[in-house]
Amino acid sequence: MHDLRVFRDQLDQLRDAMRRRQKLDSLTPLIDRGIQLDSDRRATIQAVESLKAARNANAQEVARRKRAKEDADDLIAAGRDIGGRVATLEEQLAILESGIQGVLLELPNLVLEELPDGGEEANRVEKTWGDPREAAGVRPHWEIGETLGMLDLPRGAKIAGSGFIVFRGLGARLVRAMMNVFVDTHVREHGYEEVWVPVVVNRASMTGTSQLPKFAEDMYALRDEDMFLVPTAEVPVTNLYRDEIMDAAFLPHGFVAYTPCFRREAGSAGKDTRGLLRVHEFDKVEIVRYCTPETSSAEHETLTRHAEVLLERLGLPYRRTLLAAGDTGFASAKTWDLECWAPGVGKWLEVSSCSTFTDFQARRANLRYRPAPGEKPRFIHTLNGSGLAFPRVIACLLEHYQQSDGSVRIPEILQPYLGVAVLR
RNA sequence: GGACAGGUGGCCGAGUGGCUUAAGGCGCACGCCUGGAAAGCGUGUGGUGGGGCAACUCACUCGCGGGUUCGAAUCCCGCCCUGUCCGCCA
Repeated sequence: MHDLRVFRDQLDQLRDAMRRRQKLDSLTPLIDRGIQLDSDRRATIQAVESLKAARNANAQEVARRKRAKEDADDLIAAGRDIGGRVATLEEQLAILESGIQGVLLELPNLVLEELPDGGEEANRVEKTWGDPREAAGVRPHWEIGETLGMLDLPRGAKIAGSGFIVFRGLGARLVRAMMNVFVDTHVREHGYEEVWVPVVVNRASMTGTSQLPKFAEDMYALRDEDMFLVPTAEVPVTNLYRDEIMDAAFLPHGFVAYTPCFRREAGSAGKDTRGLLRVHEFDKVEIVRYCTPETSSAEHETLTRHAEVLLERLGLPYRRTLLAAGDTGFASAKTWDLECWAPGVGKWLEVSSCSTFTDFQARRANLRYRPAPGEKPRFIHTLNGSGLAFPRVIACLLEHYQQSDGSVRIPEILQPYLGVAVLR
């Protein structure tokens, strides 16, 4: 969310960012509405507050006269009149304020200077690690997984629906191994605090990280309560300190959480439906960082490296892609996607998305810190990234490490947790 | 799910319609005192929004949202959360 003052002080920046997001045309009416509402709001506040000041003075005088046993009927009548006018203006003000909230909640974040202009086609691969295996002769992961008895997609579809996975035997154990390896690495080597959080959250949390109000159709909602299944641990974890003021010494602070993630994928029917490529429920380890505005750029690189290290330990070839302005998510100011090579399907699969949100989420979730005792609170910056998302990593593991006899080697880092070196 | 008791500033805690612009204490900051410290004394100490270059000033803020009233921390209604007991339950 932007500061309300964006409509007075940062209009050029706002319009330029929306242009780079390729949304200026569709958002111009919204921006114009914001400008008008802001100016109406301030005029109304001035009117209502001067009336309130008069009302307060009047009430004080009534009190004084009553104590002095004097008559105050004329003042009480005057107060009644002021009160009526206040009520009318306050109604108008409430309408203006909720209008402004509506506008602010629907405007995406500014984007950073260095993003390429353009849409998805302008995304820029910044580096590639490892040697992508030739696609020829490699079977897709769903065949490998089924043959090895690790994956049971038909039964997943039966008990929940298409896009829900059943892992079996060493497949199930592999999921558990990844939870441990990923979380342990972030805790022991990267200094994150491990947290275990609810995966059902309230509306305020979903609004704090920007899933609501704009993307309601992407998530699962409970029927009897105003609560939602999280699409990512970003939601509960970023909201941990919602409406709090942190000490400066607390920053920077990293959190790591494993959670299942639930996504309706309403807009992606028919895309990437095979195997583990796009599913409604999946497991993910998420890393979230809180920091000061001064350090967020460096923190973004740090966080992204924390995700990359896991891919390197797993020995999976990957590339880092800087998303163009037009492909960058609603709340993000800058995003690097990490994509892993899956030779069986012949595609680079997004296994992590590492973003800096600048103060956008912090303002929505009211996450602040006090730079020094006695100073005014400031909004923090928030960042997050997958570290990592399981199903696509499993797909890449199965395809990349597939051997000619149909068995699959297991990277050394997973072996102690999994108990075997080869799946056969 | 039911019954009862609660929710006041960084913390404790008073306050049942107007001498409360939230008493008092603790903590914290600064000053006085001191050779230095402690104690003591004094002053200050939240957040949001509006106006103003600023000093400053106005409004709002006693869990949240409505209502009654000239005036609400205080009265009424709804909700949320916490505690205790009961019921149910992995």
